[in-house]
This record gives sequence, C-alpha cells and structure tokens, in this order.
Amino acid sequence: MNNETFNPASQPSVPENTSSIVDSLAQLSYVIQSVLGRSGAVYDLSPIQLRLLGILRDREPSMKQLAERLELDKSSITGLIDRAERRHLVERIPSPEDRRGFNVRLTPDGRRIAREIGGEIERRIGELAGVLTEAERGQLASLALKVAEARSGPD
Amino acid sequence: MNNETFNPASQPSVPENTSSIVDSLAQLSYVIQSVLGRSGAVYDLSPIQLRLLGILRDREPSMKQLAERLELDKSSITGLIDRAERRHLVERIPSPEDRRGFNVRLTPDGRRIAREIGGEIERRIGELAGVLTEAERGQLASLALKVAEARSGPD
DNA sequence: CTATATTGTTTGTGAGACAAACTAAAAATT
DNA sequence: AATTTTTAGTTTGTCTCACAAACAATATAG
Repeated sequence: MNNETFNPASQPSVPENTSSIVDSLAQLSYVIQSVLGRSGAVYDLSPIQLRLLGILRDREPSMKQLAERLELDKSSITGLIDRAERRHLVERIPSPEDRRGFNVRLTPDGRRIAREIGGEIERRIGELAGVLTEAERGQLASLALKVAEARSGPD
Repeated sequence: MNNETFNPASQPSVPENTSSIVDSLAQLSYVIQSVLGRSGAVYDLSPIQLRLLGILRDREPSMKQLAERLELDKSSITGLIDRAERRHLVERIPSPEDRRGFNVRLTPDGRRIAREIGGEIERRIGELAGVLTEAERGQLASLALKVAEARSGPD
C-alpha cells in the first residue's frame, strides 16, 4: 500500500477527499527534506544551518525576526548563530536603532557556501523533478507555491 | 522577492527553468514540515518520533530496516526506539528468524496516538489545501506523489 | 522618572545524531 | 565441523539542537 505517512481511516474533514493529498504532500515533503539534508551534508551543514543560510541570502534579520521565521525560541537562535559564527558563516551586526539587538548577516564565506550549496540543491531537485514533463513542472511549482504562501502569506 | 530558500542565479541545470520549481518545492516542504511539527507537538512528539509512528502504522520492520528507511545510523535507531519504548508507544519483538534482531511494532497506546494524530494532521493539511480548488488538489496530489515515488520507487 | 516590556544571553536539561568499539549470532570458508 | 568473516544491535562519548527559566541591558509607556 506504500503509505509511510498518515492517512487515517476515511472520514473526510475540511475539503472533500483529503487523505490522498495529505499523504502525498507529507510524502513529498520528506523526500524534499531528504534531498536538502543530503545537499547540506556535502558542506557539513545541518538542516537548520542550511535553512539559515537560505534565509540570509537576501535578508539581514534581527535575532528576534529569525526566531519568528524559524519558529524557534530566542535562546535557540543564540546557539544557532553562535555555532554559525564560529564557522565564519554569519556575523552579528549591532543594530543601528536598538542597542540591545543584532542583525545577522552572511559573511563572504557564508555567501559563497550558500551559493555553492544552492547549485547542489538545484541540481538534485531538478533531477527529481525530471520525472515530470515541463508542463507538469510548471503546474506543480505553481500549486506548491500557492499552498506554501497560503499560510503567513507572501512577505 | 520572497525567496527564503535556494534558487541561485539562473543557469538552468537539468531540465529547463529549474529554479522556480526548486524554490517552490523547498518552500512547500518547510510549510508541510511545520504543520507536521505542530501536529506532533500536540502529543508531545518530536518530528522523528512522529515519523516513526507513521511508518509503523502498517509495518513491523527490524531495527535495520528502520535505519534504512529513516536514513539514520543504527545507533540512532537504538536511542529512538529506546525513548519510544519508554513512552510505551512501540515495543521490540524478538525476531523469529534471527536471534540477534528485533522487529519494532506499535503498542495499542502507540496505535491510538498514531490514529489521533493522523486526524490532527489531516485536519491541518486539509485546511492548508483549502486554498486550492478540488481539481487543483487532485492535480497537486498526483504530481506530488509522482515526484515522491520517483526516488526509491514504490515499495 | 519610574514601572513595565522587550531583546538577547546564560544555564541547565533532554532529545537526537554520529562514529568507533564491542557483543552475540548468522553466514561463508576451508 | 571448526574457523573466519559478516551482520544486527548496543554502548559510550561527543556534538548539535531545542526549550524553559532566570537574568542583564535597553526601550517604551505611564
């Protein structure tokens, strides 16, 4: 039956015929996470470090903003940034408008790694998506984005 | 630009126009993981414990098979199952055909929790997918499954 | 100006992951 | 059959990651 996720019996809940989409989305997300994980591993980056670099590519958020975006406790962010800083991937910049706070940004090293690893991911996910036709890829991208942006909405 | 993931410059790699699908899939997978995480948290289950329960719903794999499926080291499985067993979610059953090995299966408690949490996930992802039309949901489910099964293929 | 709230760190605890060394049993060799 | 080699799982030690509670410094509200 090939179900490694969660589709309980069959009392449809919110929209009709939920369980199939639930299961396939969960399944897909594990596959993607696995690909991301392996890509990160090439550069010895944990999933959360990888995600951090991804976020910092075009932002210099405060510790607080990072906590919100990553849905982590602020004390977890302290540790995360400590470790990333120790590896010269990011740096804390004193906030100009709040003397308590810091903004976090990529170092040149961090930016380079982020770029390289981006290529790695591109390659691997591209390969994965290779089982689809060009039209299907477009559809999938658009539907995926629509769902992803449904919650918390576009920036 | 609302990109929190990874789409490096724009030299298409494998198929054409990769970067859009890469980004939206990565994005989607984070959203799904976040939903799964919150659902698990309701029952005080970590992401990996949650995934374990999902796998055990219709299997009684050996420790070794779990390691393969979860892509974890065998020693990580020992710890994972220890903790789950301590919480009476799963149990080790001595393998009938190999006196070194165990199969792992859900306890009745574990099965109940798995069922309940399944409903929780169903509800939350169903809600998320509510931004799509019924037709779109079908499309998405089918495309997602196709990609997910591309690697390692159906069981 | 004082009271309160907010930003981030520290400390302590536990889960989770890995690698290397180890035990017991199974499988392959001779 | 006896011996070697592989395999399944555990142990130990080390690190990352996450949280919560207590704390310091600064900002904001009254």
